Order: sequence, then C-alpha cells, then structure tokens
Amino acid sequence: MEFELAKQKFVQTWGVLGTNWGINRTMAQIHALLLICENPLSADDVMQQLQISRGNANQNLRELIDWGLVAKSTKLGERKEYFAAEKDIWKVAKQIIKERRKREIEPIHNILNDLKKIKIDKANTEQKHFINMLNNIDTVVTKMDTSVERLIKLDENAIVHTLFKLLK
Amino acid sequence: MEFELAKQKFVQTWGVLGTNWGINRTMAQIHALLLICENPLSADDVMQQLQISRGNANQNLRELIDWGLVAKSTKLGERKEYFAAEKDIWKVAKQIIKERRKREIEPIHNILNDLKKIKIDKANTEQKHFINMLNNIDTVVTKMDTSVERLIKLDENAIVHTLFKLLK
DNA sequence: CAGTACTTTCACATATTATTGAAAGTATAA
DNA sequence: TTATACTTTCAATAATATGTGAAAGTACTG
Repeated sequence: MEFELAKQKFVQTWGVLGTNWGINRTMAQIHALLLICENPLSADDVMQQLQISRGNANQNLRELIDWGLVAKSTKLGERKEYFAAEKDIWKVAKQIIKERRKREIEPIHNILNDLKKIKIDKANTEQKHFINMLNNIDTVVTKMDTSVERLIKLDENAIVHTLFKLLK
Repeated sequence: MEFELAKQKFVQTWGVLGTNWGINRTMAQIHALLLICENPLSADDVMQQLQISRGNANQNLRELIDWGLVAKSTKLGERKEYFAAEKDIWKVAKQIIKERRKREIEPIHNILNDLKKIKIDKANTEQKHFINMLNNIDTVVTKMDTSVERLIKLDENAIVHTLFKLLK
C-alpha cells in the first residue's frame, strides 16, 4: 500500500469510527486529516483534500474548535486562517472524555435526580422498582463518572501508571 | 410529577442518550422500558407502550438480545414470548462496554496495524509523522483497551474498590 | 471610502437511517 | 391436515441528519 492510499484509509476509518459513536462523519474526517498533517491547513486545503463544501468545512472546523480538539492560527502577512489538531493523543482522549462528560453525563445525572423526586405509592411494587432502578443507575453513573473525572486529571504517566500498575 | 409521566420521561431520556452515542433511539427506549418493568413484557406490550410497529419492536428486541442486554422467556401454557432486561446495572454497563469493544475497538486496532505496515520514505517528514501518529494512537487505544478489559473482568465490589480506593 | 480577501450563515437539497405493515414463515394444537 | 397464534422479513416510506452554495457578514488595505 502506498502512502496516499494509507492516509485516505485512515481518514475514512476515523470517519466510520465517529459515526458509530454519534459523531458526524465529516467532523471526524477533518480531525483525522489534521492529526496526520504536521502543519496547519486552511479551510480551502480541507475542502480540497476531503472534497467537501466551504460551509461544511467551516461548520465542522468550528465544532472541532468547540470540542477543544483543533486550534486556529494565522500566518504572518496572510489573512487566511489555518487549523491544526492537538497532536498529543493522551490529551485528545482526555479532551473527548471531558467534553462528552460535560455534554452527556451531566444532563443525564440531572434528569435522573429530577425523576427521583417524584412521590411514589410505596404499596405499588412497580413504582418502588422504578425508583430503585433510578437509584441504581444513578449510583453506577456517578461512580464511573467520578472515577473518570479523577483519571483525566492525572497526567499521561500517572494515567498509565494507575491503569497498569494498580489494576492487577 | 406523577408516576406515568416520570416513566415516560425516563424512557424518552434513555432514547436521546442512545441517539447521542450512536445507538438507535427505539432500541434504547425498549431497553429503558424493560429496565423499569419488573416482569417480562410481550412484543405486544412493548408495541403498545411505545406506540411502535411490530416489525420495529421485533428487530430492536432481537438487537438487544444480541447485545446481551435482554433475555427471552416464556410463560407456561402460552405460546407468546416475553422479554426482560438484565436489571443489575453493573452487569449492564460491563456488557455494553464488552460489546462495543468487540464491535468497534478490535476492528480499529486491526486497521491501524494494517496501516502501520506501509513502506514509507524516511526522508519525507509528512510520512514519518503519519507513522508516528499511527503508533501513538495505537499505543493509547491499546493501553486504554487493556485497562478496560481488565476492569470488566472484575466483579462489582472489586470495580468499585479499584476505581475508588486506588484512584486517589 | 471602496475594494479585496476572506469567513459565516442558512434555506434548501441530498444522503443516511429508522420505521412501517403486509406477506411469508414457523410451531403448536385440534 | 388445517386452523391458529404467534414471529420474522423486507420493500416501500418516513424521519432525521448532513452537506451545499450562494448571499450576507467582517475586517483589513490602499
């Protein structure tokens, strides 16, 4: 396999991966492209390499910036904006976990807590079971969440150390 | 808020959560419904409660069984099949992680290893960077994967213990 | 100020994914 | 073997998500 093909396959694969996890294919593909490019790319570069429209490129680049995975930069004497991905994969992983936590876990947690407040009929086993289930889900979600939160606060070596040495 | 409304909101929320993580809304909703029902439901029960078609109910119930989250059962003297969700939330979480690992992480891992095999031009920094990035991604994915694999092999108390006591 | 070089927005078009429902399939019972 | 009580399949359709491109917006420059 030759280089350009491998590059293309990587971008493709990253896109499929994103799709499976509820992330827009193009966003994932742009991310992949920027990961493997040493130097920042312009919107036009991205459009050309992925064969997508200006609007699409613009929207997904902004989304990536919003996720904290990509940063804008400029070149001296040029008006154009350039985009580069964070290349430290540990940071990337931490950032994705952090954002998903903020976007998904917290709202879920809030809704569960809201639902737990309902007044139930204690004689009704269905209703008791419901509250029980909410409590169990909340416990598991909270415990996992707390653990992940602690984990992402560690630096790379500490993460590896924690996961490897202690998890025997 | 009264019970039926809370139940509905829970099912709804679980559906949205699923959607955000690349899981079909109906599948997540059926899962939620079965989680909060103490006793197994028939396909007709599910259809009626979620207002969905027979085909839809059938397909998503089978998908849930395939994921190991729901089990079929029968009642003595009845032909109809009944469906119940695994109620132990730790088991549910472990099962979901296990299935996603099998379905997503392993294929990605294989593709990355495939791509790493290409012959690169060592004088070309772009190509060197590409291989470097593949190696970094593979390292992170492998380390996380191994950790998660170990984690899900532990029982509930051990998981809590590991995550809480050791992650300081 | 007008011109230029860009970026952003958003109504509409297209692609992807999920759902329906009717027909076909299966297994039990009479 | 036929009737009955179900489950499964899948082509057609509907719903949702994504992408396009032209027009509007911004901001530098001479």
